[in-house]
Amino acid sequence: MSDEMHLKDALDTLKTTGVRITPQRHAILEYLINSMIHPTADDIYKALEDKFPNMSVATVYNNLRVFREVGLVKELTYGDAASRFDFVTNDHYHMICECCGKIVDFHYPGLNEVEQFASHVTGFQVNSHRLEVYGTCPECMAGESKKAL
Amino acid sequence: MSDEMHLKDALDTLKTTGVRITPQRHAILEYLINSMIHPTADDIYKALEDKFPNMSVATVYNNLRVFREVGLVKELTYGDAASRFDFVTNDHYHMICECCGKIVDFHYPGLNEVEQFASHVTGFQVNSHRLEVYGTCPECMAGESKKAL
DNA sequence: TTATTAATTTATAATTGTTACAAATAGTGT
DNA sequence: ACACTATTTGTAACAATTATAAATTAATAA
Repeated sequence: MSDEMHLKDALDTLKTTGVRITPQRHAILEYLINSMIHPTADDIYKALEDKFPNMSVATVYNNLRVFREVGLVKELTYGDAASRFDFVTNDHYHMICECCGKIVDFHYPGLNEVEQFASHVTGFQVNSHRLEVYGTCPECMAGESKKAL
Repeated sequence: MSDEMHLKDALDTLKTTGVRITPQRHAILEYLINSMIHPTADDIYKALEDKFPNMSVATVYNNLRVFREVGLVKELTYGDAASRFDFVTNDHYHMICECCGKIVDFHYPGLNEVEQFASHVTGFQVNSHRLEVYGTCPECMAGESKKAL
């Protein structure tokens, strides 16, 4: 699906859930959809400060919360490091470089069995799960080997 | 394996890695091993303030970092909420209640295939992975149903 | 045991991501 | 155009964590 389609769908979702479409929201969504870097709130703030010199950081946070509540955006939390935000398209997991922080998406079929298993074992009602794989990206591995010389 | 054994092993690990065993470190480790609640740094700080009225919060954080670096402890990070610390015994995953925050351990065999798969697909060198399942615990479900009446 | 030395603790200040708040602004329906 | 409510903005507050420097202490060897 194209980015324009995603944006259109997202705006439709907002409309049907009764969330006003402001220029700031439009821009934040657009940036999120086009961005491949899983940006932080601050990334977004900085990226849009040319277009919206007066926009407040609070606006970015507010709207990311709204988008999350409506289900358009997922928040990836990392301790006291800044959260990263991911426009929800299809289900995927994240491969994270421990060296440079890069996040790469990958698809992996059917981990629903884990949810079922966990539910059975713990007695919880299961809603969702989160899987992340940590390692070193090819670029950083190259860098490391250079350092070793 | 018994808790006393875990503590002994942990102290041995510290000794062999050249980390000094201070009373504070001993107490923090002991508390971590006995605790079932995956405590925050503040939980630990509060739990030990009777025994160590002068201990600083920084000490707790410092030592949790040391333990993490030596591999005795895992840090579970959750956005701007406080990190929780988990004494490393055998591998397990966490089932987290979105209602009350309770964390329950469960075992699930072989997710190494995911690591292999991710490595193959992304080209990363894989070190580890993190899986968490989110839902509602039985107690909260009971509470919710009561509320609904 | 004691003296030495480097690691550790402590107290406090600073930092950072995020949220709360109140006032100003801008859409929306009448 | 008017009134009403959602939204934005700017700022202050907050909480978890870390940095810093001075005081203390554990491990080691004489």
